[in-house]
Amino acid sequence: MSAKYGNIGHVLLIDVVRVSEAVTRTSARLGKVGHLAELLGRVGADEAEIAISYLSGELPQRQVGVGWRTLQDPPPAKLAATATLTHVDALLSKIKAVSGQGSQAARKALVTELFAGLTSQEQAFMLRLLSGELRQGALDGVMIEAIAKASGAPSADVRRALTLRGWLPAVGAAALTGGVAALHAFKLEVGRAVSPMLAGSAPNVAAALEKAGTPAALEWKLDGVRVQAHRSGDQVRVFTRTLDDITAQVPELVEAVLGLASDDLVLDGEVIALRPDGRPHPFQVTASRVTTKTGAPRLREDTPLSVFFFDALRVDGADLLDLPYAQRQEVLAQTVMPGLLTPRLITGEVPEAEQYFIDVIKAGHEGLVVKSLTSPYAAGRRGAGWIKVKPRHTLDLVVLAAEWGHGRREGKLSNLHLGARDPESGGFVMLGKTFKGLTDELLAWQTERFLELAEGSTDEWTVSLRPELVVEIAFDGVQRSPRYPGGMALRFARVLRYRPDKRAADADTVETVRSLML
DNA sequence: TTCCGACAGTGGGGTCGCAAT
DNA sequence: ATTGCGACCCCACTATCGGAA
Repeated sequence: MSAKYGNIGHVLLIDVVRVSEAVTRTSARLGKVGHLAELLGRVGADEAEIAISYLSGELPQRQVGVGWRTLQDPPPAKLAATATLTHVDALLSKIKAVSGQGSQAARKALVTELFAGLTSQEQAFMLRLLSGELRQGALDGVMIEAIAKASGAPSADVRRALTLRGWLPAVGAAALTGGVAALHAFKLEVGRAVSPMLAGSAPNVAAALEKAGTPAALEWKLDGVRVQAHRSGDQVRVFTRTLDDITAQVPELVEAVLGLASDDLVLDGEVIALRPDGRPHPFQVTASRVTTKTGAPRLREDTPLSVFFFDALRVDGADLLDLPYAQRQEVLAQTVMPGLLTPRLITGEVPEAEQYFIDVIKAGHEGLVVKSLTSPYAAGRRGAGWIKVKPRHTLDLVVLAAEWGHGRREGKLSNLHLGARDPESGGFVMLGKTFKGLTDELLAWQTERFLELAEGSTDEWTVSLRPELVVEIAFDGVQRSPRYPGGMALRFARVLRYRPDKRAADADTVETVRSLML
């Protein structure tokens, strides 16, 4: 199919841009799939990866070191759209190479060169693509269907290949040239990251058990960083959830894996910094350890990382992804010493499960992941076999300001600035922002109400309000903040409901918030 | 015909590395 | 030394579509 035209570089960027615009205009998913599949049916082999990549909102280069700031004031646009897909891709590779060597001036010059060769229509597309905000209503999920349609392969086969390969453009290009047979050729490869299985969520343990089916496994949810560890012989590589390589930052994990008897492994788990008493450090401490590259020795002494595995995808050359959870666990338990296993309990009894939840929270951890004993390791799809449960805190806070929204929230005041009451000063202390939990109806209501309370603008996007409106906020915890004046910020704040029955004087105080930060 | 699973969008706080100031 | 940008850790929630029931 790809060799239909037998030439190279015949697809123009403008072709891709036009399809993207058609996808944006079409609300029906099947319609979007149709537009995408039509283009995929006429791209050359060398262009398939680029087209699939762009039309699912990412770059083949992953990141090129160019963001919104570098993209301000682009050069004048061309009138004729002549840029080919392969030309644009080559320029982006050059930009990435230069970014790796320093010199922002050289990078800026190349970005200018790229944009000077584009029409304003193409510039607008590239701007959104490079800033990661394509917003055409199609990402991997829709693209999988489009690849299936264009190649004639079942979408389940495309999805399966994506799980094993971890990168959709490569999978799509293979499907377009080699069809189903090419998709079946993708195998789990030690040293190359697999798309990790993700968890859905439930409000409580009972609901999670109902979703997962009973009995189910209740695993501790540790507040660390997800890791996928590969070992082939004495070579170990470690990947994050987004498949970035962090091998160099986690020597403890590398040593732990090298200490295992099997030398052909792919394991799934979590790294976390624990205190000497075994309780977890705040998430920031683990995150800092995992992203710090230099000065590792001292850091390692001060804040060692622990690893806890919870799944085995491959052991001793055997691929385990299709086995039910219970069988993968058996293999894992035989492969890894007990100290490296994520603590868990198997039960179908709600009261026992609820007590276990209370215990894990008491131990300082984040919650539980409830897992079906029968589900295979299915990447990408959230909510199938794994369900996370976390406790929820709430506070009544005062809305101090609001920011104008973007996209479908344009023209609506969307993002709330939240404050706790400070009895000492008689004022309010900002604890963070949230835009989550708002229905369209609530969004419309609050925009109207906020404009009544407006008392000026601090900047172009922000409207400051008379501090009168009380809103009930749910959040996961209070963390130390270098940004906000009170030194505290809410983690994962979201709106539950407005409290018209309460006045600002009834809102929760900074002291209450501080008592939650332990 | 109704229900519900999967997806995309809309942004949140914190941290590091790096280049420029 | 500090600042700003880019990238990436962690992420919750609602609206919508379309297949399942």
